[in-house]
Amino acid sequence: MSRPREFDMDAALEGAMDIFWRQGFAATNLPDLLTAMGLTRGSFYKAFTDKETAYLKALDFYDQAVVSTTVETLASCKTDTASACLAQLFAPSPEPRRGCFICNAMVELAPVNHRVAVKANRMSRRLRGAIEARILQHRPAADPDWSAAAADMILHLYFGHQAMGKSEDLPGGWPGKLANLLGETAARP
Amino acid sequence: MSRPREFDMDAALEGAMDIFWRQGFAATNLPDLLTAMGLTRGSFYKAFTDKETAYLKALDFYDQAVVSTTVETLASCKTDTASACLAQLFAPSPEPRRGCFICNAMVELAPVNHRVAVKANRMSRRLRGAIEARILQHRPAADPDWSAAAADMILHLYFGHQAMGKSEDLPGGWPGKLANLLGETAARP
DNA sequence: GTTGTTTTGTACTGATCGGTTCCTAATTGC
DNA sequence: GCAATTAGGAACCGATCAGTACAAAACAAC
Repeated sequence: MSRPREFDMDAALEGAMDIFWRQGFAATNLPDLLTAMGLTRGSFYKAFTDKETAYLKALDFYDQAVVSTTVETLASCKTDTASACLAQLFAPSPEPRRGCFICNAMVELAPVNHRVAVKANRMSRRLRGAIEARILQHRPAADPDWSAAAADMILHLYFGHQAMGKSEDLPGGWPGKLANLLGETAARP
Repeated sequence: MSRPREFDMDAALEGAMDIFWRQGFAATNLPDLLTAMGLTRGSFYKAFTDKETAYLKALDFYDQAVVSTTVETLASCKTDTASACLAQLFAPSPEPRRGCFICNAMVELAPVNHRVAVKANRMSRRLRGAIEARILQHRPAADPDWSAAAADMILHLYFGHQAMGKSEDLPGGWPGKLANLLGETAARP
C-alpha cells in the first residue's frame, strides 16, 4: 500500500544502538540521534513515535545483534577449559570506554523505567545461561548449586568489568583469574 | 569580609550527593538540584559556579562520607574470616535501586569527563585497598599476587553487584560465595 | 492518468534547559 | 554611624529540548 519507506530499518536501529550505547539516553539529543540513524524528524517520529521507543528498540537490536553473538561464541568456542572460553568476556573492546549496553541501561535507566529494567534483566539472564552452560560443558557432574553460583559470580564480574572499563584501562590476566575461580587450578597458599 | 553564608555547606553537599546519586547528572535539572540542596539559584551559582562543579564536589563528599565509612568498617569488623567481613559490601541497601555513586559516575560520565574519571578511579582504588588489607589481615602469608588478584575480583564483583542491583533484586549468599573465592572452604567437586 | 495512502522533509511549537543580571539584605571593619 | 563587600532571591536570557503540523513527493491500485 502506497509509498514504501526509503530507509533501512536495521541500519537505523544499528545507528540508534550505537549512539545510545555510547552516550546514554539522556545525553543523546534528537539531532544526535537522527544523524546516527540517518533519518529526518518526519521519518523518525512516523516510525518510532518517540525517543524512549527508539531506545527500547535499540535495546532489542542489541539483544538480537550483540548478545546473541556473544551467546553463540560462548557456546561454540573450542577451548580446553571453561575459563579460557569465558575469558573472552573480559577481552579489551575494539572501541574503548563504551562498556556494555546492558550495563549502561541498568545503571542509567532501569531504576526509573520498568520496561528498560525488564529488557536488561532478560538479556542478563541470557548471558548468565550461556556462561553456566559453558561451565557445565566442562564439568557435567558439577553440583548444580555450585555451577549456578559460579555463573552468577562471572556475570557479576563481567558487569563490574564493563562498568570500571568505562573509567580506566583494566589489567588482563582473566584466564588465570577465572581458572582459580572455577577451581581449575590447585588450591592457593 | 562582610555577610557570611547562611546555608550549611555540608548539608547542601549531602543534598547534591543524594540527588545526583539517585538520578545521575544529566537527568537532574537545576530545580531538582536546588531543592535537594536547599538553595536558590543565587546562592548556588555564587558557591558552585556551575552544575558540573557541584557534581564534582558531590563526588568528593561521597568519598569523604560514604567511602571513608566503608573503608573504616572493613578495617574494623570483628569476623573470623575475610569473607564474612567483605560480605558486607553485598548486603542489601536501605534504599533500593540507588546503586553506588562511584559506579553510576563511572558508567554515566567517566568516558566523557576526565575529572569524573579521575575521582572515580581514586575512590575505586581506596575500596580496593581496603578489601586487600582485609584479605591480608586473615592471610598474612598469602602470595601478594594472589591477594591483589583476589581484591581485584571482589572489587569487580562489587561494582557488578551495584550495577545489576539497580535493575532487580539480587540473591544473597555472599558470605559463602566469597569464602569459596578466597579458598576458605574445601575444594569444589 | 487519477485517486488514495503513506513517507519524507521542513518549519514551527511551547516548555524547559543551564546560566546571568541585578537589586536588596545582611554583615564586617572602621 | 558609614563604606565596602558579599549572600540571597527573583526576574530574566538565549539556546535547546522533544515533539507536532503540514505540504510536497513517491508509490500502489485501478
